[in-house]
Amino acid sequence: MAFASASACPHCRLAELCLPYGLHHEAVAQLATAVKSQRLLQADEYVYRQGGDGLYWYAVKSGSFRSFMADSDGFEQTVGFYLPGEIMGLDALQHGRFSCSVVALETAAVCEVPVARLQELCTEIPGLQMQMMRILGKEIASDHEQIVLLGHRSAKERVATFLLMLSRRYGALGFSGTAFNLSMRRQDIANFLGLTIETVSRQLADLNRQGIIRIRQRNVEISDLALLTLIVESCALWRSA
Amino acid sequence: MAFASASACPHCRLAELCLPYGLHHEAVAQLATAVKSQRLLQADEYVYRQGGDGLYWYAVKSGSFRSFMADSDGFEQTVGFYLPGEIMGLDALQHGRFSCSVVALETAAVCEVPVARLQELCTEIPGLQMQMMRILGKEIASDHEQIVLLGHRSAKERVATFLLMLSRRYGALGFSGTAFNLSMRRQDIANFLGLTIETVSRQLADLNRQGIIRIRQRNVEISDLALLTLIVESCALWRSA
DNA sequence: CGTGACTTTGATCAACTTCAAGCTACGTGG
DNA sequence: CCACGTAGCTTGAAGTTGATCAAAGTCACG
Repeated sequence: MAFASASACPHCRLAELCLPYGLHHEAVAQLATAVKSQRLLQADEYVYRQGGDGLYWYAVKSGSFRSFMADSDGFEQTVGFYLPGEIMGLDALQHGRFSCSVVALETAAVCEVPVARLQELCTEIPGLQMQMMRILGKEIASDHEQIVLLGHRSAKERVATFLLMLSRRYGALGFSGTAFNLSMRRQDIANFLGLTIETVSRQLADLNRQGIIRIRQRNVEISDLALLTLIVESCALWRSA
Repeated sequence: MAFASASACPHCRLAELCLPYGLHHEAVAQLATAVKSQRLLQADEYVYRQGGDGLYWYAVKSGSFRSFMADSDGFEQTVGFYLPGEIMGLDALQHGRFSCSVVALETAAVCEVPVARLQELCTEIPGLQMQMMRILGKEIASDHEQIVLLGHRSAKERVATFLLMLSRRYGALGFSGTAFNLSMRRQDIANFLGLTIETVSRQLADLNRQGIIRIRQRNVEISDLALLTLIVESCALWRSA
């Protein structure tokens, strides 16, 4: 009966995209009892820090986030962005300490779920274990995509892929897949894609000039989704003309 | 009593590095019953193929492997290498289909474990679930490292990091961390590091010339581990002179 | 000894970075 | 309300790194 607020899992509009996906009604209610609390965050506020105890998973309730690793010389690499319904904190599973830091890109909210409690619940809720594995599998799959992107793609392909990735994810959330606002700075995008801000800016300007997208500051509109997809798939044809 | 061969988990010299790590003696015996079979592979033989049913996890018993993804235009990206004690097949957890292919780099052997059976055993073997999560966490952590590598590092740093990574992993297996044979071709290394074979070859030649390593074909000897580590940590100082 | 796969080395070239300057949006205080 | 300051973004020119192209060298194996 605890946490029977309108925002708890059974009534959460993100349930089908989040941890409860595929679980029975009662199971979802049971899962909801594990959610310790919700937490509101301002832009630039940390959800957790690299090296901290990985005791919780964090489900994105609203807003968006950036995860990044700092290496020995203090240089940061953005590892991923998180949108509502996605789970953060999986990177602590190996040793119990977060290997990334995560900050909010805008005003946002997360649901904190103790990992230990989730693991206990696995024995009680059929399908939960499967679901946790699926979430981990999704993280692995998206990391692999990122590796392919960074390994072999030109600047133009990287930027196009980035826009398509956001388009797909916003679409899955029920938002427009062709018009949205970027919650991250150019610096974050560049860093994520292994490029410099200047290169990102130029590639976006090119796509704009070609009429494939319309971009003004952080506002993006994809005018020709098919063409954008083509850029990703057939590299050589689209060298900046 | 099934599979009570000398190579089954309780007697396997890799147990402490593999799935059984941290489990009680009886638990290991129980786990061993889940191992469907061992499979021997020749060089270039596939363990599994991208798109195939992800019904098994594969523990590397001996030899080494390369996993790679082919994208829409048929281009391959090497995602990782696997050494004894490591688990392959985790990339199928999301949708039940492998997102990578894995081939043996040399004569090798794997233990096949049905994922479904593993999940059942989680309720019976305390700690197994935790261990599976830890293995997934390790995969995520290593993918993140790879993302950092591909995102920001110069050719020299990438090659140095690659050598150090192998050194660490061979060391953990009880082999020499300073002298080993590369089981992969230059092409595989280059592809993994997001470089060309020529660049890899030149960087290795440079390191050789500087006396930091001694390399002849696939035989590597790391003469100055500290210096190699320094290259990775303080990039700018070591531009090829 | 010869063939083919793999690797090394050299010369040239292009993509992306770096450096530098100007622009836009936005918030704050006079 | 506007001027000013700052953070973020764009654009241009020059510089480097690593890619590409080309050729020769090495090794394994029949």
